[in-house]
Amino acid sequence: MNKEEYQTKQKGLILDIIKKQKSEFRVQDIYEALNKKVGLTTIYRLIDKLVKEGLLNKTIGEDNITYYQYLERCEHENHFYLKCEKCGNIIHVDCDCIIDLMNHILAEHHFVASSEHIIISGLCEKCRE
Amino acid sequence: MNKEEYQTKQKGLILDIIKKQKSEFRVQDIYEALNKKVGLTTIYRLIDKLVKEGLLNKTIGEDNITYYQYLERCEHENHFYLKCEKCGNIIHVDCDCIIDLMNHILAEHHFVASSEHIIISGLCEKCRE
DNA sequence: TCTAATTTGAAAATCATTTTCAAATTGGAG
DNA sequence: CTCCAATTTGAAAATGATTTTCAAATTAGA
Repeated sequence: MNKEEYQTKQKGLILDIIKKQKSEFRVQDIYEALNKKVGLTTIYRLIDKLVKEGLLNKTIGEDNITYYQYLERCEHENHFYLKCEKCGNIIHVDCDCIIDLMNHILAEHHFVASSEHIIISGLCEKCRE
Repeated sequence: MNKEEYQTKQKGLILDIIKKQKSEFRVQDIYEALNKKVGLTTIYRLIDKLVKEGLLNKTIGEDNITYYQYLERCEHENHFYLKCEKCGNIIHVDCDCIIDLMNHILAEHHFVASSEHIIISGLCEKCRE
């Protein structure tokens, strides 16, 4: 009985909430979504574990806040996003253009672009006005 | 005499050290490279400014430490970079492919991609082996 | 039911980053 | 060169996110 992993109510609750997030989220978002019924320490612990396992992507925003994003919930092959610098919204783009670019990068620049995490910043249509 | 920028000894010293860094560096690295002759506050201030200007890339490592990397400016308009997830090196790509993509994104997805800050992660040729 | 290993979470500690503010510096005007 | 207002610096204090601690609660197998 060593190095086992125990299934707990808290782990289930946190994971459920994480999977419900529409886009990037903060630790605080999960804490509040759970009505503070689960301790912050526990949330940090599970999130760190999920990041290490590759289920969560961790980034630091331009606002200096740490954001996480659940990776396996997307059924698309490519994960190409446009992130508006003004409203913060993240638009998922399902288009061959990014595959073409990845192929070009591989052929011409000898670089394997990770399809998991291509985010281009800019201004969305609404915020451009 | 409003909103001027004053040239100071400290700004020059910090920028010189930053340009000398071979790859990713921490705030602490700059502080120590300067023999603590410039206050940490001042280093934080300039680095934040450089990040906002797009001259530095800011990332959070797997060790949860914040790393920065100097992005060489070229005379071209586009600043397209490939960042190796393994060795952390950032490669500047001077190629029309990114302009083509930006035009496509504007025409088809109605999004103005910021030319200042396009970084795609992946694996460089060396680390691919 | 019993028990050992694991997990939880409140509180305290840590530590990177930011804020504060008085003193020093900068650079243009006279 | 001197003066002066705006800007910058940096030590110290504050902030705030994340980690550590550890006793109590929970889990899961025997």
